[in-house]
Amino acid sequence: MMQTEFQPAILDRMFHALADSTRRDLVDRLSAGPTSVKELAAPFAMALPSVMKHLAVLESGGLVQSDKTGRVRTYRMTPDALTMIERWVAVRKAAWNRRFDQLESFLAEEAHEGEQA
Amino acid sequence: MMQTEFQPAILDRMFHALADSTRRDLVDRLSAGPTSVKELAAPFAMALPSVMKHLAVLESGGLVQSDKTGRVRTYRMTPDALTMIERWVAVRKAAWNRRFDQLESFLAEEAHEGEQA
DNA sequence: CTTTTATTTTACGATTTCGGAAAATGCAAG
DNA sequence: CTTGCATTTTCCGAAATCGTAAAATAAAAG
Repeated sequence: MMQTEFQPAILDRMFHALADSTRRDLVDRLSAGPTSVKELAAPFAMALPSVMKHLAVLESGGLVQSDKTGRVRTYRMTPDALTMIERWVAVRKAAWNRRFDQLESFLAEEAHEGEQA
Repeated sequence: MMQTEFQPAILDRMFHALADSTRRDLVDRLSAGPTSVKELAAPFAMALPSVMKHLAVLESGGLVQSDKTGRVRTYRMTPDALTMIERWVAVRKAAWNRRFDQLESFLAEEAHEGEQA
């Protein structure tokens, strides 16, 4: 039980977090090292509170983390956050290739039967 | 110019397509081979038109393709669709590791200066 | 203690998403 | 040519997104 639609929320939020170029840009920025909210917001045309919302989305997707010291909050990448997506993709590509292998052996068998007929 | 926010629409739609467990389930189903709309919809609790919308989202994200023969439309995976995401992730993980290497050599240099001081 | 500065909260629209019901198309059979 | 089946279209409503402005906090500095 609970295989689907229980933990999926995590992958949902993770993929959703990456489905926006502003947020992907933030990830790029953070891949270079921890950064404060103000610094993160500076390059963007949008208002700072808007950037904060994007950061919140990234954080709820587990892609980034943050901590506050004094009045400045610093964001950083979550170490192996992207590994979960990497694996999800790998499993599907494997399934795809498996299907290809099956097709291959099926055709091989067809050819074999053709010889005998 | 146009580095960001031009082609991004593709990644936006691709990630967005995967940010839903129903759609990820559809991808799993299609990874096993081409399937008609009716067959794809059967396992789900939701109405068929709703599943069709999900398929449309997957298709607009380039993850699946379809063609119609007679009155039945068959969906199939787009061959290397997931490769784009795989690469996006790989680049970010590489950036992350690069940062780590830099930190490493920085600390090494610090230690070296410490010896001379 | 008053003034910055950095972040956060609140309240709002415009738009998109997600799911559904019901009617409409279009091809296939009988 | 009437019926049945697969898909598609249209219209709806609830909820979530995305971005904004303006006010509220809260720590730092003068």
